Amino acid sequence: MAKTRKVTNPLALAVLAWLLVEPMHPYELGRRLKESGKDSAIKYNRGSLYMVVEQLRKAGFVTEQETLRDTRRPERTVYALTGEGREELYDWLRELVAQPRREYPQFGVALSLLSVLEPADAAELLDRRLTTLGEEADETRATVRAATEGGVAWVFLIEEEYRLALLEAEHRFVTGLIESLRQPDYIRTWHEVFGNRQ
Amino acid sequence: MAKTRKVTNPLALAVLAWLLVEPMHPYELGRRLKESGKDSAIKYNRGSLYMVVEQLRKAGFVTEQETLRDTRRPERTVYALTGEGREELYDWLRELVAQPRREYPQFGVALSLLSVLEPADAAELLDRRLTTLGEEADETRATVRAATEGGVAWVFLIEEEYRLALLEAEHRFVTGLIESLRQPDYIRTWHEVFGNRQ
DNA sequence: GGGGTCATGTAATAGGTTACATGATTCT
DNA sequence: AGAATCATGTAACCTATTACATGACCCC
Repeated sequence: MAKTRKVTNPLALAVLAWLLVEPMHPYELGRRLKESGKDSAIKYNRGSLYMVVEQLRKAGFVTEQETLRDTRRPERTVYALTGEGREELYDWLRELVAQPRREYPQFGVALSLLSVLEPADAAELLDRRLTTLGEEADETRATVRAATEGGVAWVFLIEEEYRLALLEAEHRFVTGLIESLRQPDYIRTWHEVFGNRQ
Repeated sequence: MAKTRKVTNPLALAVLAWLLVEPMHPYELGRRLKESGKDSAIKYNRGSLYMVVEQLRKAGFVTEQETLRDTRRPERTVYALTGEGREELYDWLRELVAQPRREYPQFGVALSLLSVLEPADAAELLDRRLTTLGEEADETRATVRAATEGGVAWVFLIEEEYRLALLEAEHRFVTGLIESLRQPDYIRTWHEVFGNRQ
């Protein structure tokens, strides 16, 4: 089901969603994405934006509506959502909500190779991570608070709440992990088995 | 600091780590990655493997050690870790452990656009997600249990424990979210504001 | 009125995935 | 012996990121 999508970059989903509101040109899409803060959940960069818009056009999900050649600014092409684009938006979004996709977080990679590091070293590095995780959680809470006080409804902030939940979970996990790495048993065994390699 | 790395694909980190054990050819690397189950934490596919090995060679982190032309099998090139490769392995791994990187999970994208969906629909889709999340958590627990009973040390399973911690956190988060979506207040407001679009 | 930076887009390059190819082994 | 599968690698094709280009506006 996911395999049959003609465009897979998540940025394209955001484009479809914004075009649901009204037709606009790519640069404007990018501007709104940043202004609304959604670029913290969606990896955004201008080059990719023009690319996905072109992909969406080829796939028939958007159409060129008009090209403004108002002499003052570079020529801008305005795109509009098509019927198929609307369908794709709902279908894709509903799939993403209902079905967890397997992800490969970088920290998972690091953990899967953690036995390479000397236990004391690993524990100290994880301590540093804890500090940063705490700071990021604080920043996220501050963002949410500021937005809420500015009148933004909670539904437009759930991705931040989600991020916070993950940060907190990771914090707890790392705290426990550090403790395990400091068990004398593990330290001794590690030096017996891998010590020669360091 | 991360920007200066010559190779960035995490698969390359795993390659460096395995070559620390002994020199081997790419196919063998792939086989061990799968056998050890580390391919659940690291996105692995054969094409990418040959690509990153070549990148590592160009960067001077590995060298061609010999080419076996034992007539029975396709020609295989054995690669060995260089001094620089060893340095890079430790440096990269330590960075990954100590510093959280910003990630863009697909579910975050979906959440950032959740207001597009009708509340009742969204809640029902999230219910389905809960079921799958529970199943995945169960599978992960089973994997860990089986491996532990088979004598695998906990340190080789931490990435699974991490995955489990994230799955559980997401489960709790989604449970709460469903409740919020079912508040009459939200349902009414949504229909007032977005109802015309559906 | 020249130096930054905003607005907008295109082109060049690098990265990653899928598809293809081919000899060896094993199975029935 | 032919079919299926394993072992191994290369090539073609997409995707994504970076770098480049260019006119307008803004500020002392």
